Formats: sequence, C-alpha cells, structure tokens
Amino acid sequence: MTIDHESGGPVWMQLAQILRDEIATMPKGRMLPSVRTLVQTYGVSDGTVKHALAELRAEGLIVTYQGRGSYVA
Amino acid sequence: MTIDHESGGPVWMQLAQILRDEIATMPKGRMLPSVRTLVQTYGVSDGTVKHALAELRAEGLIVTYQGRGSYVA
DNA sequence: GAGAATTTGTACGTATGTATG
DNA sequence: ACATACATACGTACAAATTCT
Repeated sequence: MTIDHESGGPVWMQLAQILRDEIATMPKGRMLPSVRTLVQTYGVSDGTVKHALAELRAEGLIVTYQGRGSYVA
Repeated sequence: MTIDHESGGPVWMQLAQILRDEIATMPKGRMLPSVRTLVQTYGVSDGTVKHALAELRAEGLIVTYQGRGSYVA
C-alpha cells in the first residue's frame, strides 16, 4: 500500500487504513513500527502519522505508551 | 481564565476547559470565536486551538462547519 | 546508579485546499 | 474578487517516559 497525495483523500486517513489492514494480520500485543519509522516508510510527516495513530487509538485498535510505543490491542 | 504554560497541564486541555466553561454560559446555536481569534486571545497556536476544538467536538459540545465556524451544540 | 538512545506527547510555525459570506 | 474560516499537511523543537548500555 502506498499514499496517494492527489485525490486519494486525506493522507492521514489513507495511512490509518493501511495500518488497519496491517494490524489485522498482527497478533495482539505486537508492537507497531515507531512514528519515526512510519514517517520514513510512507514519506509523510510526523503530524500525519500521529493523526493516523490517534484515530486507531480512538477506534480501540491499538494502545500507546509514552516512551515505549504502540501495540495491537 | 488564562493559560498557564508552566505545570498547568497541556495547553490544549486547559483551553478546552476554558471553552467548556464559556460554552456552558452560551445559548445553543451561538457561534464560538474563530480559531484565529482564539489564537490571539489566548496566545496559543493554531494547532493548539484546533486540538482543543476537536476535543469539544468529540465530546459533542460543539459542531463545526467548514468555511463557517463552530457552534454550541 | 548514570548516561545515552529511543519513542511518544506537546507545541508552534507555515503553507495550501476548500467552503462560505 | 476578496476576506474569513476550517481541514489537511509538512517541518521543527523540546519535554517526558522508557529502555538499553
């Protein structure tokens, strides 16, 4: 999956969907890639990644701990 | 109410509380000050104001229309 | 225990797009 | 055409919590 900056809808929503699909294949408790890694992997900004993760958190798909990372809920 | 940048907790949360108090005194349908105005009034950034408003939106206290403004729900 | 590295949280600045008045 | 206003996006910086050496 890649990000479409033109007419693909908001980038943070696209990223959230990509991560949703990825999470679906991961076991509960597995750590997600760090924000920094996601920035590099998908070529988006820090704020966009955090926006996407906040959405997944709000959906209860992941849990996040400061200083540790985000994990599949 | 003012913002305490030291040890007063996250600014966006403080602002959200200030606005919650203000909204409690406003009639339903009344328009809130614009992001721009809140930025100037409280001396915080655009992103911080938006964060606070997003919180109030998530709580159902206000509704926001693109190109118009935010209103007491 | 100390210190460095990693990772998320918060905050600000700036720019562009879109919609309304 | 112009001003106003929110949404999205990128970049940057520092603080706080955790982990590792």
